[in-house]
Amino acid sequence: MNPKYEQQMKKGVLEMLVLKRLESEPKYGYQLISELREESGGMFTLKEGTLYPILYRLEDERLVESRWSEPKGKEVSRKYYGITEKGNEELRELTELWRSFAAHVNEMTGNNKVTGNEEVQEG
Amino acid sequence: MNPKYEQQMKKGVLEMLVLKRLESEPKYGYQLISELREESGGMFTLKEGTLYPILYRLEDERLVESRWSEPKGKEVSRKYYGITEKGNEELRELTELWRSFAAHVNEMTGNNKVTGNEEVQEG
DNA sequence: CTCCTATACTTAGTATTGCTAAGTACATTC
DNA sequence: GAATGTACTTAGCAATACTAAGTATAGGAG
Repeated sequence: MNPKYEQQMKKGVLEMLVLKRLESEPKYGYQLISELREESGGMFTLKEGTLYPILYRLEDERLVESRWSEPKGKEVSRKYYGITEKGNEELRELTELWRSFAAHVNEMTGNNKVTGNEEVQEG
Repeated sequence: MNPKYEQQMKKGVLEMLVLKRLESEPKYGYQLISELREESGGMFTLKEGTLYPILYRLEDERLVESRWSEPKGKEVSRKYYGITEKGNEELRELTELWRSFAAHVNEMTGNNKVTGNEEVQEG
């Protein structure tokens, strides 16, 4: 199948996933790329050209704030992104939107029980 | 919240939903718009300018086939779209892709077990 | 020192796609 | 015949994942 569909499905959820990853603590770009790749089993393997524009958009909307690290010794300087209060709020709303959206789509694709504890008749 | 996110989330799933609606029988454009709106509780309220380009793309990919109705009496002529064998196959693959995708996103948003019996701390 | 690799960030440009807005055509209603 | 409702078409816009190239620094190989 066309990888096109998977690419398109990602639209609108990557920002939510990035915000979610920043919920616990500030992180830098490459770190986010690694974590998203590992935790998704490879499904969310973002290139820099995908992630950084997302971070810039989030920053423009004041959902995250960035600061450059002061490199200790010969460390490379890194730009850490931390979620703001507004970002936390947006994350909650985005998560709700996603759940509602996914529930509707599941229902309309015949996948109508998504509560997670039913036995699903496959095929 | 920005309606932008909802718009973006739709990308990549509308084609699946349209194919799904054609699984049972051929339908025409306006009919699909009505059904999608009704069955989604309004979430998928497509304008013609959204639906028809989708149908044309599906037709280009040989996932659906269209034929003009022969209007009986003074009926308006309608263009009926029917799913092809290739379309059925694509629908199965798309549905699987969606389930896998949604499962990953749910897991990564901490929505991994929604058994429905947890107590949720509301903000 | 130069060359290569790895890390880390930036940015210009492309393709896809949902949407807006306008248009055509026909039938019915007023 | 003007307005309304149905049905389809299309030009153009906006948003965004991706490609591809670039900058900069550090460390190692030669």
